[in-house]
Amino acid sequence: MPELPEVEVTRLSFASRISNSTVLSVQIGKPLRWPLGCLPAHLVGANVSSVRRRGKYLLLDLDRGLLLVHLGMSGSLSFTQAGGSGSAMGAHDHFELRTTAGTLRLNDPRRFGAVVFAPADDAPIVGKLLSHLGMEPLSDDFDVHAFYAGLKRRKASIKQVLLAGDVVVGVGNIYASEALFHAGIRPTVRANRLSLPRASKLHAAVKMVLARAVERGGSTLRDFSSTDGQTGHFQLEAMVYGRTGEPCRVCGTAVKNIRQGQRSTFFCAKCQKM
DNA sequence: AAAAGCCCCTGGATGC
DNA sequence: TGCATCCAGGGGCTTT
Repeated sequence: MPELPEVEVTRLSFASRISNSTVLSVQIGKPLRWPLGCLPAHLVGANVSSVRRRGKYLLLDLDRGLLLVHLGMSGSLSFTQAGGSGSAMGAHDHFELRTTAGTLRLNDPRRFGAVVFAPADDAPIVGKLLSHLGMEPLSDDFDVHAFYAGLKRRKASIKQVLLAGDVVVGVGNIYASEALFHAGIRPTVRANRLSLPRASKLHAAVKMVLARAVERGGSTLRDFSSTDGQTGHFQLEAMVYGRTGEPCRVCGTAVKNIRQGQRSTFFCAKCQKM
């Protein structure tokens, strides 16, 4: 599901609403990818000051620590303003944070997502989950020369290096194919074979595609929506993702679909020659 | 150190 | 209608 744009759209949809609230109660459903890391009751009374994002993680700043939320493949959050009646936890609701401002709830059928509490920003669990992450593509630290240097160190295919997240974060399966299309780069090229000009074109394409996707509210393939229920629309303007056999929007050649590391990759063999 | 494969889990689409 | 198979926005862990 959620790549950087969806996570960012989710963040924007509730960050200001939950800020400066106090946790009233916490409910847990079935186990997620990792255990919460504290008793649910430990979060009660905590003040939520802000919501940040690092890669595909949402970071809720609490006065007593940090709550990391990852949406995995099928997760989505909802936020219901305080004062409503409040519904019971559904079969796929696995975490709920009821605060003075409203209720944040994680729905995640596949349960690849996670909610993890860390007592401090430098807690071991934070390091374990975040320390290996690469540059933030929409921030100033996404330097083109650092990007090029990162690619130089890797012999794997450029598509898989983008997905791996240790050079640049947030680019998942949809946006990797899309960015490579916009840069005119074949997904199978080894990362270290890209010249500086081509790496630089990809650098720009990654930024452009992700920023555009945020503007469009992300991509809703099946069930993504932000915390206020809004679905995304970027999938409607995808150039190659999910378009196997359909004509390339630029040259008309049928879009190809190949497998790379057990994931689908889409590209136009004519627009992305090498 | 880096790459490749496996696995976690549920549900929708497709084919017989 | 039922059942088997494949596929899906991620990513950590184990094995090469």
